[in-house]
This record gives sequence, C-alpha cells and structure tokens, in this order.
Amino acid sequence: MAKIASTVYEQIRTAILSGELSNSERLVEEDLAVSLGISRTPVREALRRLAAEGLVDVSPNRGARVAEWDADDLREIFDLRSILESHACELATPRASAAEIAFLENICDEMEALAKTELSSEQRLPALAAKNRILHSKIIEMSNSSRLGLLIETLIHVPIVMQTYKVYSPEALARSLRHHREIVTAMKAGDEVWAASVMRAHVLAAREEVLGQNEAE
Amino acid sequence: MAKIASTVYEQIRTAILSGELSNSERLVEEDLAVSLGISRTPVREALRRLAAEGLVDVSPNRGARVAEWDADDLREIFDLRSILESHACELATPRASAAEIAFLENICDEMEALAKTELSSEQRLPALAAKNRILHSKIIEMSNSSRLGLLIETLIHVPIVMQTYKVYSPEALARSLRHHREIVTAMKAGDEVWAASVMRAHVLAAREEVLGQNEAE
DNA sequence: TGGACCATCTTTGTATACAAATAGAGGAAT
DNA sequence: ATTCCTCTATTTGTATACAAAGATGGTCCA
Repeated sequence: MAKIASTVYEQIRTAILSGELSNSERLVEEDLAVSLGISRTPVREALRRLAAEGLVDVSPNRGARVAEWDADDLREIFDLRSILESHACELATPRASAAEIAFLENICDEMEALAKTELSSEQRLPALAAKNRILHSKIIEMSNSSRLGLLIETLIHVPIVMQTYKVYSPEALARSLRHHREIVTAMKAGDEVWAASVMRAHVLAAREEVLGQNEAE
Repeated sequence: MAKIASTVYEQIRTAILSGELSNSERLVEEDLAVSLGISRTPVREALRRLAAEGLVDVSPNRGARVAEWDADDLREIFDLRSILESHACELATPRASAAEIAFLENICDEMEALAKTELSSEQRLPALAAKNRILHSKIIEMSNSSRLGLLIETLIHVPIVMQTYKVYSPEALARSLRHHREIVTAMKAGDEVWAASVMRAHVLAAREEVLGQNEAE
C-alpha cells in the first residue's frame, strides 16, 4: 500500500500485538501523527485498517481505542481456530510433498531440542513460540486455501493469542510438542482424519491452558 | 462511522454485490467523488474499507478495482462456508429456544409455500433468496458467536454467492428446501450432530449447483 | 454539597492543495 | 512494422485547512 500509511500501520499493529499499547488505550490521530512526524492522513488510514482487522475499535466522532478481549472472546477465538486449523490439516494432508513433511519434521526436532536445553524460560519460550508459529503457518499454507489463511490470521492476531506459549506450564509445553509430532506423523501417513483430529485437540488444549492462566490473574 | 464515508461505502458495496459494477472495473477516486458530489477523502476511506473486506483490490499507487472471483475462489468460499455454518448449527442447537425454533419453522413454511405458487421465476427467486438469507443468518445469530458471524459474512459477500438461488434448477431448489426443513427438525430434536451434518451437505450441494452453472457459461 | 447548564477546548470528519508515481500517447531508432 | 524511449496527463499519496461533533471544566442555582 501507501508508503507512509503502511509503515505506520505496521508500527501501531506491532505495538498492539506485543502488548505495549494494550488496556483500551485511546489512539488520537493528531498525537500519533506528530509523534511520528507525519500528517493525520496516513495515520487515519492505518487506524481504519486496524479497525477492519479488529485490533482497534472506532466509534463515530469519538476516535479509536485499542480493542480489548475478555475470556469469552478467547473462548470464541480458540474454538474457531480449532475448527479452521483442523480443516487446514485435512486439506493439507493429501497435498503434502515429501519435502514439506520433512520441513515439518525438522521443526518438531528443533522444538524438542530447544525444550531440552538449559536456557532460561525467557530465552526458550520466545524461540519456541516462533517455531510454533512457523509450523502452524506452514500447515495452513500447505492447505492451499488463501482465504482459510486469512480467516485464521484475523483470529490469531490478538495479543494474548500471540503470546500463548508464555503462559504454558512445562507439562502443557511437553504435550504441545507431542501433539505437533503426532500431527506430522499423521500427515506423513496420509491420514487426514487423524491429523485433523489431533490438530483440533491441540488448539483446544491451548485454549484451556490460556483460559486457566487468564482466570488465575 | 463517519456520515458521508459510510454512505458512500454502502453505495459502492451494494453496487458491487448486485453485480452492476463487476468485471474488475476500475474505481477512480476522483470520478466517484465528483459523481457523488463529495471530496475524495470519504471515497478513499470507503474504498479502503471495501478492500479490507475483499470486495475490491487495491495496488499501491495504482488504485482500486472491483475484485474478481473464479471457480477456485467459489470452491474455497463454499468449502469454508460449509465448515463454518455447520459449526454454527452445532453451537446453536443446544442454545435454541422454542421461539427461535418456531421462527425457523415459520421460514421453512413460507419458503415451501412460495415455491408452490404460480409466480414467475423472476418474482419467486428473489423472495426465496431473501428468506434463505434470513434463515441462515438466524442460525448464525443463534450460535452466539459474533466472530463466527463476521467470518461467514466476509465469505458470503461475493456477488455470485449472493445470487445463488438465481442459478438453481427446480430440483436443486426443492432439495434446498428439504435440507432447511431437516436442519430445523434436527435442531428442534436437540441433535446438533445431525443438524451440523445436514448443514454441511446443504452448503456443499449449493457449491455444486453454482459451480456447475458457472462452468456452463 | 450536588447537579445541571454553558462556554471552551479538543478531536474527529471532510475539503482542498500539492507532491509523487504511474499510465499512455507519440515519436525516433532499428 | 516493432520496440523502446520520453514527455505529458492522470491518478494516487500526503499535507494542510476548516467545519462539526464531543469532551471538559467551571459556574450558578437549588
């Protein structure tokens, strides 16, 4: 898109997803514009775009605020993710090439290796979360349905969802890795029903983990 | 949203969905603005919003065109609809009140009555299509998942999908009505698996009908 | 003290002006 | 005739200006 507008879009978006702008903070066009040294026009465009994605709420004549998510939102999001990512597995399995399966297996190997290292949680979890995202994205990409990918993207681009691994217990993490391995095994075997089922369970397990953690706060 | 911007958004949107703006027509901001007697600013905002919904494609510095959909897009759309609307049935069934079931049964009655009248296709089909949309929307609303509703909305707001009934053969129409009746019966019985299964079949049948018609052209 | 009303100040919505980028027409060279 | 180039005309992207709608704060009255 536009040069400046998409840059500021990315900036605000990253700030929201990383959590540094959360708390239904007000986003005043003029303030953002001067702090970025640009005019209101591209800021406005970026905000409207973020609103369309659901990352900010805008009310007429009252401006934009960072969107908020409660436990019910999270339930909904993980519920839909479980349906859609499971469907992605189903579509991807019969199309998977040997190279793609090898790629997925490699990520599983790396994640298992990472989990065993003596690094602190602060170092390990972001690395694991990154690989987790790559694995999920790859499967979605393999499903060859661009719309499916877009739908899932709009769902998972929510701060808490993006930081899922940060709230995982060691047991939950171990289980997550076993799910991954089993999903890839099922895909390699060409068993799409198996793969889809485990993916469903995998995402629903993540939901329980996140919701439990969230209520504890 | 804004007064003018949302009005023009609705106008362009309706024009696209009704098909009067199809054919990947170019949408020049200035032209739209003068023809509506307003400035480019709200037009621009409307176009970006339509782009976010997928109804128009915009390229940097090159403007907006009405989006196009091919057979593969339709396959994808109906595939995802079948998954999501089926899930809506599953969620809606255990929550359905007697009044809601009665409402759905009433729509089934009306559609069956309409199908039997001697009106010409030109009069009958739009009326049936309208009631069909109400029935599907009601079930989605009953699922009580706002995000699910939004996802489905972004999928079905595509010209050809909106005009599905217009390409139905009499047999396909009859089958569609029987599906509806069976879905409602299953929901009334509290059998969410039954309801979801028929809904899945219902949407996939629509896909075949639309794709068959589309290839024939 | 509490609440309603008014003035003002802030912030959004729209219009206009200007800069940057692209598309298209026309001409020159092969 | 075809291809490539340049120049111009359109069109988009951004900045600024102004109008309209909300928020804010203070005063007056009970």
